[in-house]
Amino acid sequence: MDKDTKQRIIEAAQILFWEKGYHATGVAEIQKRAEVHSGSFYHFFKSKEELLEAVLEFYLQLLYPVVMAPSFEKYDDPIERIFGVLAGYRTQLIETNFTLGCPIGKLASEVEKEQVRARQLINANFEGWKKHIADCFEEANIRIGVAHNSMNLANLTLTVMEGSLLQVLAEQSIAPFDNAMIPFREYIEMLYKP
Amino acid sequence: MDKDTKQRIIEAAQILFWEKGYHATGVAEIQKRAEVHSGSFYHFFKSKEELLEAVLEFYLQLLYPVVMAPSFEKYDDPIERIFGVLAGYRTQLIETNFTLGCPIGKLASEVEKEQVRARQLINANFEGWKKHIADCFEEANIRIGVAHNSMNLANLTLTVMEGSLLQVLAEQSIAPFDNAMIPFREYIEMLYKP
DNA sequence: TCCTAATTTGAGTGATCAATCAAACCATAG
DNA sequence: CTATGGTTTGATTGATCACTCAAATTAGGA
Repeated sequence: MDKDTKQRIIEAAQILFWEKGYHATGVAEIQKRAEVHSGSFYHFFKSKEELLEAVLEFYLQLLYPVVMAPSFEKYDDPIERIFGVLAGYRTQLIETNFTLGCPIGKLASEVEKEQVRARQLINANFEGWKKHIADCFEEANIRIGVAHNSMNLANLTLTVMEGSLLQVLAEQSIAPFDNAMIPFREYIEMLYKP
Repeated sequence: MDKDTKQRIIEAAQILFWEKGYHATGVAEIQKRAEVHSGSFYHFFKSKEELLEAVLEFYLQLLYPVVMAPSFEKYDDPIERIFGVLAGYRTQLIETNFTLGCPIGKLASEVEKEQVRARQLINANFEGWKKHIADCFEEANIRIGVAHNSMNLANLTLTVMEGSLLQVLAEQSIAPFDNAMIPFREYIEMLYKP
């Protein structure tokens, strides 16, 4: 067997939740994709919600190596690193013909108040993302010799990214992303390239 | 009867889709809230999806009078009008204890590619929203005597708004909204209050 | 008044939902 | 070898899903 059954289920759910969302994905569909029968599924997860939590924990593991590392290795300049991360989402959208945006954002819009643990994990993902981006702004502060609020800027960066992806997926066009990026980039460069 | 049966169904669906989303809301639940039986429901709407489209058309009607007008009547300054609209969403979040964000954004994240008409209507709502905000930036351009790209700025405004709401609902705290607003407002004031 | 068409009633359709369960299977330890 | 416990099979559960339909009711025009 190439992978643990449990991990196979997690990765099947990961892609299906990403493509179609949590509610629109049936447990039977996950089982089929993971090549697992019902009893085996419920041997590892006591509910669909518990699987969702496992998926979100897995995303937390992937945050740095998959989302951040490619850009951080490519660029040294911290501001370029940030825009490199954003460019990664852009590439993903183009390559999948506007199907795959931010998996965490997708799940965030579907998770209800009562799903406490899932919401905590979504926040942990967002906070982790913002922390890495804030570190970039902080490093840029040091290099340029300024003192902008790195956490607020990281918060704005995530906000712009999530807001853009929402519109891109709705419009099935990259324009909202690019058009939002123009003034956003202008603002950031105004702060860091004086 | 206080209202048309059809309109009663639309308004029941409107609030339920807003609170719980499209997939999480059952047709039976809509019927119950609208005090309508199943046959009556399907007399007016041939499917749940057709109802969704009617709801989105209704939102298009409400866009100016409900979303824009309150702020436009309160303020004369076009930039204040924009932040007044954003403040409206903020108030809504606070008053509903972080349950009701942007109904269009909520639906946008759930509608699939195949639901062509629904997606068109979501885009029409977004485009209408951006047009009103772009008009404000355009008016500000004239008053201040500058020539910033009003459509790109309106696009960024919607982006920041939608991205903020996503985080607010996930975190169940107004902080992401306020923290994103700080640098966003700083940027806009940098452009228009020289 | 009667006719017609729009509307409403409410039981009922099959499909799919998440979840359960006993039995079988298999790997490992003693 | 046997015993044990983790794992898998796959049929099956009741609930809920969106949706249908014939019959009853209502409303409006001739």
